[in-house]
Order: sequence, then structure tokens, then C-alpha cells
Amino acid sequence: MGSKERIHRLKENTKVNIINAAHEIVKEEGWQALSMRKIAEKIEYTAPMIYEYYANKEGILLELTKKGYLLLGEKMKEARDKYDTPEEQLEAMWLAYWNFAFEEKEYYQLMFGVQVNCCMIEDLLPIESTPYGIATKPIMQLMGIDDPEDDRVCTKYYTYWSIVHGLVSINIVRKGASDEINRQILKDAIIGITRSLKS
Amino acid sequence: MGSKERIHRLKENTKVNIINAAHEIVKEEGWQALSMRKIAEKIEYTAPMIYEYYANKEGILLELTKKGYLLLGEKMKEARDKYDTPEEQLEAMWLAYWNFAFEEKEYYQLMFGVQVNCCMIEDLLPIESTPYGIATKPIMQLMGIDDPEDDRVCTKYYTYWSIVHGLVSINIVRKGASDEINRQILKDAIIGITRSLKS
DNA sequence: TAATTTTGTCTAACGGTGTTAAATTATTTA
DNA sequence: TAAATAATTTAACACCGTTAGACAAAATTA
Repeated sequence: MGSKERIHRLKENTKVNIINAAHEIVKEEGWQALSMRKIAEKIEYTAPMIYEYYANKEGILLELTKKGYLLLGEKMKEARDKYDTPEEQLEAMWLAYWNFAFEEKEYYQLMFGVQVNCCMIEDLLPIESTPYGIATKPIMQLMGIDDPEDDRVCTKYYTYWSIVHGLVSINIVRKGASDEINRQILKDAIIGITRSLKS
Repeated sequence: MGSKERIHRLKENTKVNIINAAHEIVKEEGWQALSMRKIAEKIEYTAPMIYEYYANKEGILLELTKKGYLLLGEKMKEARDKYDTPEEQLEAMWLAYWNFAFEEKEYYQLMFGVQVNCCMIEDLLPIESTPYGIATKPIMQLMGIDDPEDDRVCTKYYTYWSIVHGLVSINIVRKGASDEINRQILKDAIIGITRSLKS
């Protein structure tokens, strides 16, 4: 026979076609533009057909998430395998992670829930009312710098913000991490950065 | 007359009613459940009425974002004013930021684009393929620990991830930061954490 | 006070979304 | 060739943001 398998292969093929079409649309127009009807149009079918292959839109998103994780994993392994010491491996891997986030921006957004809606709040609010305006003052004080726009101040602010925001994001999307560990990370990181301000 | 002002006050009142209704819906059902029709229902009007007060849905979201920033600013100032030294001020402010993120989770999600869709990829993927599985190995090596579930390993992994993910998120939502500064922060932070593994 | 203008509000509709049930067409099996 | 099965589409539902036009209430003017 073998025709059973040919058909199975064909079905598997349209299944990846759906995923590829979805990925293309997202790369071209962003996540909020992705719709079942658009995917259908791209693979030259009608929308309900997709439900023969995926339970619903979320199923497609889940599949893409999985692909994203696998791709990220590969990139990190590649980076790791270029070095021998754990120190170098760690640095290379996190750099690979960083590069993945921007080279495969759409995957990253899906995997870790980074939206793009918010924008330029500074134009709507006086700087003294923003976290930046508030937090940079003691940073400047500690560093002995007067200009709030000094790159060194800016860098340190973003270092603080990154770790806090990163930790917050991770905890919001994947609720369940131990509070104890979070406090530990938060405190360690803040103290570490603060210490680095004075040298 | 004064009636002009009374009417103006009334209009201003329904304007905040709209915002409050929106905020309530989001607190009850999450961002993805927020719709113009639901807001209208809550304030006992019809949906098109809202457009007399806000240009569109995004206008409402923007107003809420602004409110969120102001609230966060206040909390940080409150925390700061409890201390005198910049060191203590910084720690208190970032802790206030942290608390705000969870006490006013909806605001935080809107302000910094943290979605909630993605979840528990570990159940779908073998751990060796995940960033966690890959990155913890050299961490364990450096720390001289064998158990991959040891809390100390976990803590360090999340410290790395937080700073990288935070920095990535910030750069994706607010594109325009200098690459030079980013590399600097990234490298500094990674090296700093790696150094802390060995002590 | 009566007529007119302005304001506030609603109804109805458009084009879009995810999703489902039923009808239809194409393919395989007997 | 006829019957059964599979693949695909059409039509519809309930929702969404948004707009235009109708309508009634209020304020203003004559």
C-alpha cells in the first residue's frame, strides 16, 4: 500500500505549512495581525480547515512556542560547544540568548510575553514623576555625578531596572517560584549593583 | 452661571468612571477580557458613548498607563523618604517597585507589556532542551554542586536569566537604547554573577 | 413662552475576529 | 458502478472596535 503513509506525510506537511504561514505573517505584520483567516489564505485553504490540524489558535501558538524553545536551545548549545571552561560557556550562552531575542524577536515575544504596545511615557509625564527621574538621583549621589543624562548614570539605572523587571516578568508569567528565592535574588542583585556604584 | 462648570465636572466624572470601570474589568477578568462594550455596560451606557470621552480603546489604555506610572512613582517616593542614605534609598525604592508589580499587577502588565499566555513549557519539552537544562550545567560545575534541583543553582540561574530577560524586554518595548550601553550592562552583569558563583 | 439650536445618547451597521455545524465535494473501498 | 469515508467549504454564531445617522433632551435664542 504505502498510500496511507503518503497521505500521512501530506497531512504532516500541511501541518507544518500552517505553522510556517503563521510564522511568516507574524514576521511581516506582528502578533496582533495573526488570524486564522489570514493563515488559511496563505496556505490557500479556508479557515475551518485549520481546525482539522490544530485544536484552536492557541494550539498554533503553543506549537510555535515549542519551536522557539528548541531553536533557542540549539543556539545556546552551539555557543557553549565553542568553549571549554564553564565561565566562558556561561558568557557565550547568555550572549547567544541575547542574540536570539533580537534575531528571532517574534519567537522571543511569544515565549516570554513581551508586548510592544507601550511607548514613550516620558512625553506624557514630567521626568520627576517617572521611576527614572526618581531613581537616578541617589545613583548620581553615590557616583558623584551631577548630569542626570550622563551615560554612566543611565547604564547603572538600566542595570538595576533590568534585573528587577526581568525578575518581575519571570514571576508574572510563570507564577510559582518561591518567594524566598526571589527575595534572595533581588536583594543580592541590588546590593551587588549598589556596591559597584561606589568603585 | 457656574452651570458650565457643573456640567464640566460631570463630564470629567464620567471620564474617570470609564477609567475606573476599565480597571475593574481588568482586575476581575484580565486584559484580554477588556472591551468597549463591557466598559459601557458597567457604567450603564452604550459603547459609542465612550468615544465622546476617549478617541478609542488605545486612549483608555494610555490613560491607565499614565495612572500606573504616577502610582508607581508615588510608591517609590514614599519608600525613598523613609531613608537618608542613597544606599538605603535605592534598596527601598527597588523593593517598592517590586511590590508595586505584584500589588498592582494589571498596571504593571500594561506598563511593561508582560503577557500571561505562555506557561509550563517544561511539560512539553525534555529539560535538556530548555535553556534551564542547558545553562545550569556550567553553573553547577562552577559551584561544585551535583543536584540540578539544588536551590542555590536555581537561584543563580534565575539571577542570570532575570538580568538578561529584563534587558531584552526593555530593549524590545523601548527600542532605541544604545547598543554600546546594552553590551556593557550585559557583560558587566554576567561577569559579576559568574564571579559570585565561585565564592 | 415658543422656536431653534445644541448636546447627549442610542440604534444600526460595517468589517473584522475565533469557532462550530452542516452541506458539499472528492476520494477510497466494496 | 455504488456505497462509504474523508476532505473541504459554506454559512452561521457571538463577539470585537468603530462610525454614521437618528432621536430625544436640554439649553439658548427670539
